[in-house]
Amino acid sequence: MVSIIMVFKPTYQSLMAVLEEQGCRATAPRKAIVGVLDQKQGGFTAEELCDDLPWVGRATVYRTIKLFLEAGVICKLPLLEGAHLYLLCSVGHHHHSVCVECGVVEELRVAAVERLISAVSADIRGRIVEHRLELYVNCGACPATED
Amino acid sequence: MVSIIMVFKPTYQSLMAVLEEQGCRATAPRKAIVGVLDQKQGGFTAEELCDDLPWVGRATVYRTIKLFLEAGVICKLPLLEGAHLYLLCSVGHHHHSVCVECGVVEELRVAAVERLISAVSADIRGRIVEHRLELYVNCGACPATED
DNA sequence: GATCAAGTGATACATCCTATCACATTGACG
DNA sequence: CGTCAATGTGATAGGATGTATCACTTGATC
Repeated sequence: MVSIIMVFKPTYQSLMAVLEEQGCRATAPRKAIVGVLDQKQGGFTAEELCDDLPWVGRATVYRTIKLFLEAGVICKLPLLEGAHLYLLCSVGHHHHSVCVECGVVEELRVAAVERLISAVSADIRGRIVEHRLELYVNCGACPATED
Repeated sequence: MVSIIMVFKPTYQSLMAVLEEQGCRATAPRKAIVGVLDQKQGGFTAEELCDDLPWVGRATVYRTIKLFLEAGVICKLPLLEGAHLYLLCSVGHHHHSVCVECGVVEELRVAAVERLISAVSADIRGRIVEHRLELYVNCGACPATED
């Protein structure tokens, strides 16, 4: 039996707190970006963010994304096509499932993956320092059908 | 217990055969590229290939890589840093381990992964159409130490 | 409000890859 | 072997995504 735990996404308040912890100022562009991120529950591209906030410079958008990436609050998820998505995520290790139709992403914690990794670890040369698992799914109930 | 099977890489002949199957001509640039690929057992970047064959245009290098990608003889492996590596690989589904120090890639077939995926499959909404697992390792015996 | 480091936007640039297009090559056919 | 159309090619421009630079602006602190 596999246990999957959905994890809650950070809120506006917690994101601003992350910035403060990093010793960053609460500037208007950052507040605006955090505001938009707070809405995006499914993942977003940098370009999307730029389009949503045309008055914020591209450089600032990328800088802010990078900030959150380094803080571990955002993940960079490679898609099958080679493009990639940014995702608000809880802190800690986890994996993702991505719907190949509608692009909806879910964050998973599958304990069995970690067990698998340790099992494999015993069989290969060297030490596993990191791993990545992504599931590409067809969620079946996606709005893509009525798009 | 986890079983890991190393899989053999395609040869010059089999790569040329792939081209023929696709209805492609055996041109000098393609033969040269296949010749270099035949040597590269560890994975390569497009830039590397361009450097190895300066008399072949970049466009042709990328076109040929794309050809083999579509034929399923080459995989595109995203690295931790965001860059990515191309790899000759056997046809069929498999995973990779990448040494984060020396970049050496090994192709793995881990039956347990497939079992894990089917177990997870039962627990999530929708159908899993594809999955990706990569292990980032420190192989311990890599030439990076004596580089 | 004055100060000044932190942050910003415009812009140029880097990287990796694709599109375009005039020209070259291949290989099938005679 | 020579012809010829389709395929393939290289140079170059351009797209997508992200980073570096730098003069200017802003926020937090006094």
